[in-house]
Parts: sequence; structure tokens; C-alpha cells
Amino acid sequence: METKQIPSIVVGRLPVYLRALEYMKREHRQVTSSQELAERLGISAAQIRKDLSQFGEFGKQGTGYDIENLVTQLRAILHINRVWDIAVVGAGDVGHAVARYQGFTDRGFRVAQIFDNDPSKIGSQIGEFIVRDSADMLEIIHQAGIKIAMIAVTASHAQDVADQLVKAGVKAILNYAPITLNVPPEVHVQYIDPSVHLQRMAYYLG
Amino acid sequence: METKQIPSIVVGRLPVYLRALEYMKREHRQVTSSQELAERLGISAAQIRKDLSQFGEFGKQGTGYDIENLVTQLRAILHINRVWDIAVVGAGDVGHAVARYQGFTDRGFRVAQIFDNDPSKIGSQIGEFIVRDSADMLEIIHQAGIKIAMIAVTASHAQDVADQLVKAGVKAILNYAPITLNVPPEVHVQYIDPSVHLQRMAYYLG
DNA sequence: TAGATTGTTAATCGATTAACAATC
DNA sequence: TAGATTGTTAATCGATTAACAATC
Repeated sequence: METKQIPSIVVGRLPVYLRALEYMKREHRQVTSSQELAERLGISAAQIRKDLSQFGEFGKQGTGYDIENLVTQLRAILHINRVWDIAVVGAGDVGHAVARYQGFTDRGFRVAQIFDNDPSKIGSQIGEFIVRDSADMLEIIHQAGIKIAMIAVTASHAQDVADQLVKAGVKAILNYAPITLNVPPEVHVQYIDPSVHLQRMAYYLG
Repeated sequence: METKQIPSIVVGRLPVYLRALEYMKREHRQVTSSQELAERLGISAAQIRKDLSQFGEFGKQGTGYDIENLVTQLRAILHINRVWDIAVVGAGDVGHAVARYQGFTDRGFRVAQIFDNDPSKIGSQIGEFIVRDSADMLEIIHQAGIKIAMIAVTASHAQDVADQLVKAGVKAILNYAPITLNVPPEVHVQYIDPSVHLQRMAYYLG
């Protein structure tokens, strides 16, 4: 018995679908169609239907998709019908911003810990958190069973931090440092580097 | 006479190649190979060679690529052999973080303006900038000829801001608001939504 | 019922990889 | 020269789209 392997490019679109559906839900909308979603998101209706059909039959011919139901289904598929604790490493500007960011609430995540190795920052308060010493990071993360971390340290420290996080049992890393990380295949990494995004667009500015 | 159309997925990888090459340059390395880059970046050597060959012949058989030269070439291809001014809209935590971010220097960009519509923020200082009134945004951006903007306002205001930016002549938008924007086809948009990245990884956490 | 929209199949399109001649 | 590595071609692989029967 084998589980069908879902292409990661499909998985990557689900959160975008979900975001749009939750937006509609807030507008008190009841149903939508692949066509409406397609227009909002700038992709084809066929692609949306095909993507969703990988996981089940969520629509009704002639009517479309029940928004509330599809939101519930997608949250379950993405395993965010629970709250994941996140450890943030680096208490600089980026660490500050993510620690105080309200946007994780209701989207499946919660910052639980923030670490730094700078003695002048350790013990200080950021939002509701006290910055803890990176030296204790491995033990704390392991103890707490935290599986997701964000790296917000300089490029020169990011690989070291990643190595430690992997040792601590972290399985997913959101990396803000401008460097490609080397991690074992079972650990997932996503990158946020604003300069990379900007450079990509600059190409088209001619 | 027609210019060969480069796939946008290829363009998207160039900044990552460039980032790795600049890192090597800082390590005082002189040459590298597609194989070494491939190992560092976790992609295939053939893909790197094929991507680069779309823009010219930058390597030498038996030797590889001159790092300094390839950096120069890629910067020219991406049009970042100059400095682009950026307007930041929204002086909240994210706006703060990007306005103070040192990572744009030497990568082709410079924050030039920061706007907000909150009277309690207008006139205040963020890093080296004075927050200006969003009401004056269109005129200031147009006057200054700014082509790149970052949206760091709430989801509910982001589309309005985007419409204004487009009117002001902006051609590239880096959007931190958790919403898909509707813009004319000649305007490029890139999205940074940490929750989307996290949700994508949560799928694999089972 | 008539109209609308799904889920799915087959066709098309595009991207990646393997392999190797060319050549430094 | 011998070894290494490029640039490129052809083959493979995967993703997107068009179209439509099924059906609400």
C-alpha cells in the first residue's frame, strides 16, 4: 500500500488557495468556484481543480466549493489544524519583527522561544518573550519538542545555527539569512531573502 | 530581430547563483565549477550550466568559471550594476525591519522613502528616514522616478496601496501583505508571506 | 429542465537531466 | 599530453491546459 506522492509544487500552492479562501470567509462568502479563485489568484481554473483533486473531491458540480468546508479540509491537509510552536534564532531587527508579528495567529503557528548569543540581548524582552542564550538552545528546543525554527542571524552564523537546530530535532527551517543551507534530506528549508526577490524583478526593469 | 525569451524560472535562479558566487568571492576564491556550485546549492550541475548558457559563454573548459567575472556578468544581466531606489509603504514592524536592513547594500538596492498614513507615525524617524504621509506618496514616487516598492501594510490596505503605486509608475512590488495583488501585466510582484512558507513545510511534518 | 461547474483524461507544453564532443 | 570541465543536444521527465462526460 503506497500513498500517492504529491508534487511539492502543488503543496506550495495550497497555502495560497487557503489564504484566499479565508479572506472570502471573512467576507462572509459561502461558496466559490475554481474560476473565481483562478481570477483572484491569476492562475488557471483547471490547475486549481487538478491540485485539489489530488487530495479528494471537495466540490459539487454546478455549484462549486463550500468555502468553510474547503478551509477545514485544507487546514487538515497542511497539518495546521493545530498550533505549531516556533523557535526564533537571532534577536536583531528581523527577529524582532517576527516575534511581534501578529500574522501567525490563526494560521497554525506561534512563536514560543527566541534566542541570541549577544550578552547584551540575552534576558531582554521582545514582545512577550525573554531572549534566551543560544548556548541553551539545543537543550530547550529538544526538551520542548519544537519542530519548526526561523533563522534570523547573519549569513556567517546561519549554517552553524542550522546544524544545531537539526541536532535539536528541528524538521523545518525558515531561513532569513542570505545563504543556502546544507541540511539532511529529511529537514525542510524555505528561504526568505528580500534581495533575491528584488533582483529577480530587477531583471525585467531593463 | 527577436530577443530570446528567458524562462522566468531561470531568471529566478540567477540571484541564488550570484549570492553563492559573492560568498565565494569574499572567501577570496578565484574560480569555481558548475559541480561545486551544484553541491553548494543542492541542484544539478547540468542545470547551472544550461541556465548560464542562456546568457552567454562564461566558462572555460577544463577550468570552470572565473568568480569575479561571473559576478560582474550576472550583476549586469540582472540590471543591478547600479543602485535602485525603493519606496517602503507601511512603517510598522516589517517596515521598520526593512528600512533598517543592511542586506540591500551591495546587492543593488537602497531604501529611499518610507510612507505611512498613521498621523502618529508621520514625521517620526526610522533609521535615517523620516516617515512621510501616504497622501503624498503618489507624487513623491512619481517625481523621484522610483520603480520599485515594498508593501508592508495590512492585508486590507494592500490592494489600495498597490493601485496607487502602479499609478505612480512603480513596475516592481515586493509584497509583505498576506494577499494576492491584482496589477497590470507589466508590473511584477513578488510575495513574502512567512505563514505561507511555514504552512508549506508543515505539510511534511505529518 | 437548463445551466453551471466539477473531476478527470489526453494532449500539449516546458523544464530537467544525461551524455558527450569540443577544448582549455 | 592527460585530465577536467564546459556548452549543447537529445531524451526524459513532469507540469499545465483544453476539453468534456458526469452530475448537481
